[in-house]
Amino acid sequence: MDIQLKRGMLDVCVLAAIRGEPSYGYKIIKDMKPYMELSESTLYTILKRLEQGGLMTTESRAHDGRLRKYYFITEKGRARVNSFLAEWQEMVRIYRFVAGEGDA
Amino acid sequence: MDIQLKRGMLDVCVLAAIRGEPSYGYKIIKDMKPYMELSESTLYTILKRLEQGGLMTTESRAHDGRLRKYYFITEKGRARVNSFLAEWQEMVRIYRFVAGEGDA
DNA sequence: CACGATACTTCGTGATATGATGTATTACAC
DNA sequence: GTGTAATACATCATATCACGAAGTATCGTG
Repeated sequence: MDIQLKRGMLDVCVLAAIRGEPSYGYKIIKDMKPYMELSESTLYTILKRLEQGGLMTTESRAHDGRLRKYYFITEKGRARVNSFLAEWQEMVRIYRFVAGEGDA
Repeated sequence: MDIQLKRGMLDVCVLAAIRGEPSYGYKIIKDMKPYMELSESTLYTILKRLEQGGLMTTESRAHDGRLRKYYFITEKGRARVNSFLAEWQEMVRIYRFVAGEGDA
């Protein structure tokens, strides 16, 4: 899918992936795969950005001798998802314009 | 509205604005205003990109002693709009994931 | 004649997605 | 027991792109 189109969805998609229960990088990629493909470098860049912005917190836990970095969504993160859902209505209006359906 | 969210719509929105009849920069901004705000620098950057990509052609016409640069959509431009409309279905699927509506 | 609207252009900047590359462990097949 | 794929995370360089700022020039109106 078109990169530009993806951009606005990436952050909220990652937030949605950890909304139910905390998750970690590798799993997030697999969970999102049916909806959107993204590379590891992309994901970890996003995770860092969201953490720095206070939309997530992290906690490293041992698992099979390896460290897994778990990401937890914050209230700010949930608010971000909600404002996306609100903005989606605007997106639909724009879509209708492009589709030639006018305002209706 | 969120800049990242806008990104994927900008190009096709401009194409949609000249789809019916050829138009020029200043008018495109005014026509798009109800749907999406964009500055002159942004628009002209987009117009140049779309022209260089063969999605539009241009023709300068005199109007009241001033030159107006009219933009015409090409077949490639129309194809770009159509592929956006197809990709929108994917966007809706992602939206539903974020909205917590699952696959349905 | 001053000022706002019309009309287009260029430059610099900051944000960002991604490929390439690297490190380290576990699980499994041969 | 060795190679190979899967798991798991991190960093860097690069290219794309929206946008503010600033500039140029004409027209209409008070």
